[in-house]
Amino acid sequence: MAVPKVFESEYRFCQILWENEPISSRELSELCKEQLGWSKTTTYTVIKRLSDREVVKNEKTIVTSLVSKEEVQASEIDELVEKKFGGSVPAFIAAFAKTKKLSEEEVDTLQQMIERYKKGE
Amino acid sequence: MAVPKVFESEYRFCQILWENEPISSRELSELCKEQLGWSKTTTYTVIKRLSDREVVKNEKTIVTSLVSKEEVQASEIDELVEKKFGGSVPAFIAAFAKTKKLSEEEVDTLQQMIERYKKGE
DNA sequence: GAAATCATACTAATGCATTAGAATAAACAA
DNA sequence: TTGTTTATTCTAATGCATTAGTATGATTTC
Repeated sequence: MAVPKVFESEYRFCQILWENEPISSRELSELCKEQLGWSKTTTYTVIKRLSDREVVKNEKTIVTSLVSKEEVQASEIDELVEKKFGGSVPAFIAAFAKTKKLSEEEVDTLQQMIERYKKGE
Repeated sequence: MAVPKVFESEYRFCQILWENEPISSRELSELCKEQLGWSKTTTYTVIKRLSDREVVKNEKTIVTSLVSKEEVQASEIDELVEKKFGGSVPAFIAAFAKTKKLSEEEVDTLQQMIERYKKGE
C-alpha cells in the first residue's frame, strides 16, 4: 500500500498522464515530445519502468495511472518531513511558517483545512 | 543570497556540524565515522565541496556553517512546492492536510502561525 | 500473406551524487 | 633539518536517474 517512489523526470511524465488519462501510448509520446522534448522511445521506456513499479498500467495501448497525483505528492511531503525534519510535523510546520509569505487566499485555505481537522473529517 | 543546494548525504553531514559547531575537521571526521560510517577522506571531500559552495567555512582547521539548518530546510520546502505543486502554496497545504493526521498540538501550532500572518508579522 | 506501420523491449550512453584511495602539503617533533 | 603525524586535495570508482538508439514483435493494410 506504500506509494512507490516517482522520480523527478517520471513525475513530469505523470503530470501529463494525469491530465489526459486514459490516453494511448502513442498520444502520450506525442505530448511528451511537445512538452518535454522527449523522443518516442524515452516515453516508452518510462511507461515500462512505471508499469514495472505499478505506478501506471498499460493495457492494450491505453495508459492509465494506478497512483494518483495526490498520493505521490503526499508521499513526497512525507519523505521531506522524514529526511529533513526527523519526522517531526511541528518542526516542519514551523519551518514552513517562517519562509512562506502567505496571501489572504492561502491563509483562508489553511484555516479551512484546520477547521476540517477540528471536526475530525 | 539564494541558499545553495545541499544534497542528501551533505545534509546528513551538516546535521552533525550544526549540532557541534564550531568543531575541528578532525573531530568532524571522527563523528562522521561513528554516525555515518564515513572514512576520513570522505568527510574532507564533503567539507571541501561545501566550502566551495559556501555552505561551510573551514578556517585553520575549525569548521563552521555559513548556512543555517532553517535556511536549508526552508529552501527544501520551496523546492518541493515549486517542483511538485507548480509553486502553489495552497495546493501544497491541501496535500499536506490530506495526509497528515495532525495532533491537537500540531493544530495549535498551525493556528498560531496563521494568527501571526494575520497580524502581518 | 507480404509489406508497412506501430508498439514495445533491450541495451547502453550520459551525467551526476556519493564515497574513498593515493598523493601532496602543512604542522609539529626530534 | 629531517622525520612523522595531521590536514587536505586530486582523482577516480561506483551506483543510479535519465535519455534514446536499435532490434524485435505485433498489428494493420493492400
